[in-house]
Amino acid sequence: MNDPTLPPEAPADENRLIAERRNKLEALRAEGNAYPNDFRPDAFAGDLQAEYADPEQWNAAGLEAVGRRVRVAGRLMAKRVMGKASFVQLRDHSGDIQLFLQQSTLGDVYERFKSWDIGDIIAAEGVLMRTKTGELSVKAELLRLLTKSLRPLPDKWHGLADVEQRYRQRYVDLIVNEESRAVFRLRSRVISHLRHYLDERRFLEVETPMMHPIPGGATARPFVTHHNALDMDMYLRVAPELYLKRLTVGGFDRVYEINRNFRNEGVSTRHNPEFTMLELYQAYASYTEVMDITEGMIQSAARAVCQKSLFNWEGNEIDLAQPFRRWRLDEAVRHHNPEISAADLRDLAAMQAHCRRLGIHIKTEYGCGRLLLEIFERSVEPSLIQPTFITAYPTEVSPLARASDADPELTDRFELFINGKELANGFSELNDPDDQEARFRAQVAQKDAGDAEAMHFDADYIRALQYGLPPTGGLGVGIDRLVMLLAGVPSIRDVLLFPYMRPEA
RNA sequence: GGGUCGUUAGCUCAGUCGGUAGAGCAUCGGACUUUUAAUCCGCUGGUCCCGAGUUCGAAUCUCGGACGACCCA
Repeated sequence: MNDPTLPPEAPADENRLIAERRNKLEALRAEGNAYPNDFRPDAFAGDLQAEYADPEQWNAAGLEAVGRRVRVAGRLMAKRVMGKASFVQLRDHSGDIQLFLQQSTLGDVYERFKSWDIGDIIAAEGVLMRTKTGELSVKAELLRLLTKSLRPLPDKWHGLADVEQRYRQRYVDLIVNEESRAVFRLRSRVISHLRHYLDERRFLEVETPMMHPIPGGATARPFVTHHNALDMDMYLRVAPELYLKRLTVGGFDRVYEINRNFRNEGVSTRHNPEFTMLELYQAYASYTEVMDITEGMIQSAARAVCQKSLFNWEGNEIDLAQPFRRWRLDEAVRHHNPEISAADLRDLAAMQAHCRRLGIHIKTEYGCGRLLLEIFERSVEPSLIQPTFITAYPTEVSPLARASDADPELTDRFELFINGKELANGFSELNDPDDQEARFRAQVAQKDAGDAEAMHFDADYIRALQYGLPPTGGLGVGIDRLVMLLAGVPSIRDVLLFPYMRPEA
């Protein structure tokens, strides 16, 4: 049987440009090893640019005096042949540096270089110099082609602008678009900083299963997969929550995990089927302290990674330095909907009427809590531009959160909103096994009534709670959205190296 | 799921009223030993996203489809 992913015998996109490069590659193969792996650089472009940045100290004479000899390797990004001398822009992971090539120094190699193409991976060894126009350069005495590039790169001036190609062929986007490289370096530093922040506070990083026999930890529709040897369906996790709390039962009082969750839902500028979540659990803490951790962690990441506290996101100026506002859900809803009275909040018929008036599609099984949340999402959420913790979520929509001591209809829970987007969710964990069992049963009833997002009953999780989960506060932070904020980009696809895309036609 | 817009050379983009498919960069050939979007001269390069229809004739008009972007649910 033919594998449909195999390319056709003669690739359809073999145009003249590629054919020319193939001919050059065949010539290289005929001469010997066309793909050598014996060159070792001892310097990086960006480091050299930083070290020799001072044009006064490191003028032409200063550089000549020290005679710094370097070995560099990278991608040939620009080629300016002036006859018997040439300038080449070399790019490695740290930045760019220019090579100065002379026929008088390189001889035959110089002639061969003239046939090399932009995009080729090359190496050079030579002494640092400064050109007449002040550009730091490597005066090459050795020059090698390490990897032939068969495909032409996009326009050097415009780069790759087509968003579809930037997402599908991220490797090309990264080669030519510095802004794109910058976003993913930022992402890496943010995640690294979050780890550092939590490690310093004695949190233990753990890894829990991503394939679950029973999906749990969030109200979301899971992906289903199948284990052949065991002949059983498994679910890609929608959240690590229940496993992390099992670890807290086991005595790991402060744990966190940063990894992928999978939710079988729509795709949008804010949603990708797989996304990165930070979840943490701290024993002997409540949701108020978790809010403090959330605020401190985000502010710390902004300061440490971006060295600023004001962020422009989709035209809004977000101030992360100010204390994050804390606002009860019912108060926020009534502030934006003054016609809803305090008494209405517990009056099903009144809440249903308010929803209908607002054009919200509701189901008959929704209680007052769910209806309140629907009104919030419609009328309040988009207006929460500056960082705001919304608190006191209804128990009906919070099946894993501890009920409030003052009101069992509400939970000790919060969500963080910035620029109208949910960035974090946290609560005092429900550690009463009997209450949790009742909540699971209510979820199963919803599932049986047709709610694909409702939770399953997890008997082992109940058993774990029966051993005793210490009073605990928990948190989930959407890392992709946090990076969107810190990078100031409008789409989650801009912070995912390989966002979900439909297969190419 | 609905609406709007987009898809033309490797890349970035023009293409008028339906009448032989265009530019810049890249490529290819030539000149050039301090350029940096190098410059100058010359030559190439097309499944106009796919399919059907209307027409003497379609990149262009109509219908269907694919993929993408944005907005809405």
